[in-house]
Amino acid sequence: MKKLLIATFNCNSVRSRLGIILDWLYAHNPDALCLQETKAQDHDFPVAAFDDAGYDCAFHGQKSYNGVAIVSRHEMSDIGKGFGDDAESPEQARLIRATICGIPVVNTYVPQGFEPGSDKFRYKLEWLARLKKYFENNFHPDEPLLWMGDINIAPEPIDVYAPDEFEGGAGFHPDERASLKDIAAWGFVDVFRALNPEPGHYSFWDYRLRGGLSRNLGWRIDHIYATRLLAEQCVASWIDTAPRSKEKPSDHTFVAAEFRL
DNA sequence: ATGGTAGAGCATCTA
Repeated sequence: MKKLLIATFNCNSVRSRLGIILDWLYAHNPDALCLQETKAQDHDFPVAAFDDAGYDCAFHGQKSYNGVAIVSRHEMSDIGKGFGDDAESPEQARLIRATICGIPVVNTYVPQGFEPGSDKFRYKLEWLARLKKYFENNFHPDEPLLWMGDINIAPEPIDVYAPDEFEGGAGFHPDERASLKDIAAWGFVDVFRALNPEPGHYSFWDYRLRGGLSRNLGWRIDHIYATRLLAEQCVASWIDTAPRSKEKPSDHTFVAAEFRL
């Protein structure tokens, strides 16, 4: 029986959040951590700091925006960046995959979508459709697979602090929820929700809301999905709100899951 | 009250 601890964190700049990330790695010693919104070009990724902490890095960055990375204390193989479906032009750095301890890990930063009716919202829905094809073309739901990251969709009313207020907006629009359900129906289990059915668990609090964190005005938009058989081996999943109390926190926090393989 | 803050990188875009 082998333990596997994995986590995801939208860091909103890997360089600005380096201290918080390294503190978390030392405190929890995860096997791998997926990062989103690294906001660093590849030549600016702080490889040495992660190396000192015992972690290898796989990263897919661009200037100013987006950017995803996986850091792992195990060897990573089959590293892939983007959908590889030659439809993405211009490329936005929102997807990276690597196989860790025999399990493929797909780390995504799903587009935020701005507002329904906008080009950004259409791009988000197209992106989700391409993601489903990506899973269909590259993986099988009967095999172990992890999909995690900033999904930018609240699946259920309990995943938004004010579902009536946000119904129909970006992040809680029926078309997005349908896309997410469609991808999950391919063979994924939302392991945090499976193990924590009660409301009030959030992973993102808007910077712009005064006292948003202390009043728990949040969204659960950072998820960890496992294919069904792997999900049965998930023994715990939790959201760590402690890093939100540190100086200059991200607007998201860490979501973790532990498996017994 | 349709606001507010944060990051990148250097005017403004994205979230």
